[in-house]
Amino acid sequence: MDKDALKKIISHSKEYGFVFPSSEIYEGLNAIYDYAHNGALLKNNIREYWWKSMVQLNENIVGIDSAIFMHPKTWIASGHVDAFNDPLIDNKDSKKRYRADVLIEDHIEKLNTKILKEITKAEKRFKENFDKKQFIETNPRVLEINKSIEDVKVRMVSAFENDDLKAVKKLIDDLEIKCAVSGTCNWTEVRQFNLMFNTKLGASEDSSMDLYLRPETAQGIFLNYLNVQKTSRMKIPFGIAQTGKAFRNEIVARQFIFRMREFEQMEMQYFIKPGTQEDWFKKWKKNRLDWHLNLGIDPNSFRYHDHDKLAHYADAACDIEFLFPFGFKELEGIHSRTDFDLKSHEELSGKKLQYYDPELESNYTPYVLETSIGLDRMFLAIISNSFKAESLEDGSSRNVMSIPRPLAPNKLAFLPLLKKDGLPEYARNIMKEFVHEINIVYDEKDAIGRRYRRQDAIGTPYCITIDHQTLEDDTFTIRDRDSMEQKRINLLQLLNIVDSELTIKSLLKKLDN
RNA sequence: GCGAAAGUAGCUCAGUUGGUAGAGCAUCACCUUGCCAAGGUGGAGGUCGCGGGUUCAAAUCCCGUCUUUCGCUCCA
Repeated sequence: MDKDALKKIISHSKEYGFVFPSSEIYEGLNAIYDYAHNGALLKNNIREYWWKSMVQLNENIVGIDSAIFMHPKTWIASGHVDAFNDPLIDNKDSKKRYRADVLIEDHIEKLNTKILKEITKAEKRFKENFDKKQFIETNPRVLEINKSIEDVKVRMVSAFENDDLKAVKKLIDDLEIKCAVSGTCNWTEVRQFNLMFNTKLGASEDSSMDLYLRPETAQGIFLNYLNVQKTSRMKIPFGIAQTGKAFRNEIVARQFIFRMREFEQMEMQYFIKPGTQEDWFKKWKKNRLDWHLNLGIDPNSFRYHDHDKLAHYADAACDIEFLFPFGFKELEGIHSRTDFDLKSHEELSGKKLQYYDPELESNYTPYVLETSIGLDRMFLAIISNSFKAESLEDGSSRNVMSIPRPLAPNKLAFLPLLKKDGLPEYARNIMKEFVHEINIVYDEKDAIGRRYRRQDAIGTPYCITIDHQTLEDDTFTIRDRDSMEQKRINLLQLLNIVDSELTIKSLLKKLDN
């Protein structure tokens, strides 16, 4: 694949109003992007396709829209607080990363070993006459080492209590702690890696509560699962679907919108009977890939990647990977999460989150099967797959976005051949037939060929050209984005094309078959 | 985070040994043409990513910083 492919996609995205760098007039923000008009339309269409596939096509999947702010205990139960709160330091030569506190503790451990050696040596020398306590209290070398251990401990505790990472670094420098791999003291600064963004609930300092912006939407589903189950009268197996923003303070956030600090997830948690997770895992793996393939994208652009190393909450995990311009990368995850989350929340909250199974006539904590897809990643997958710079036979070239038709930002462009003789008025008039159902555009500026190219660049599937013959027989030409072929049709035929090819509904119907 | 490269108009870029900026496309107005971009005339748009330094003078040299891409690493 073209090495500059991603660059081309980025500049095309900006030029044609799909994605802008955020806060550009203030030099931008690292790994934050805004969606412009065409981008927002495409993103909404992807979300709608996902949402309707889940909650409209499945009687036993219901939707929720939970808040971004959640009780801080949520993230203790989920494991996020423990897992992502370490002070880290890198050795520039070996490029190995260490936890700063562990480095210092290892150093203390080394000093303790030194003392032990002194003691062992002395023990051998003095044999029965050896008074260990007295030796420790009087031997100058041991006293010196002990004193430096105390110093290190005091400095370490004070540094960490005051969140003074510079002091931690200075301590590592002063102790001349070396990297076990490179053997050098060439360290970076110590950095606190907290995956979650902090904020405060409440305006006044003393009464405010520390909160996190949610790092995943899944927990909003777990916390609500029993309420949803009861109010929707759901029986296991059933699912809860949700789309929404999540926030992660990524260390390395890169590759355009692939890894952002603020991103949107589309997650569905499927609550099942313990022991059935393997079957459901297989079923959802297939379901989700079918959903992608239904868009007509080359199946070779997708592959499964089964995880060998599993996260703390999972007993099976698989990614659906997509061939991005920078290689196969995770697009969607399917995880068998067991009862880890619900059990954790039960323990921490003291509330029962069990389900009474009328068939078994007993209670149990359900197992959970999760499908989780990044909306922004899906967006990137679509545009990078759709963008083509074509060289035509006549020597000219065109940039075309062959976006799957029902997802295209605009479905039809209405182009009067001339901006006179009543052609614009005719175009405006038939546009009324479509404006309530789909996004359409109107363009009367410049030569007709140039207008076609403009629509190609933003992925409009069809251009409708109104000419003089239209005024006589109410037919117009329809020009196909991908083949560039034209034919004459009437309004009824056009309405039919819209209905069968250009709506999310048409996609969903294909999914049924 | 480390290393490399880059940042000049909306996009792609030029700018020679330092002398306060250009092109093509896009955009706007008017004219012309009328079914696959790049016809004519005119206009608008940039304190050259930001900050500092050297100099009589900095887009150009130096330092710092931010942002982006690529490779490695990390995370999942």
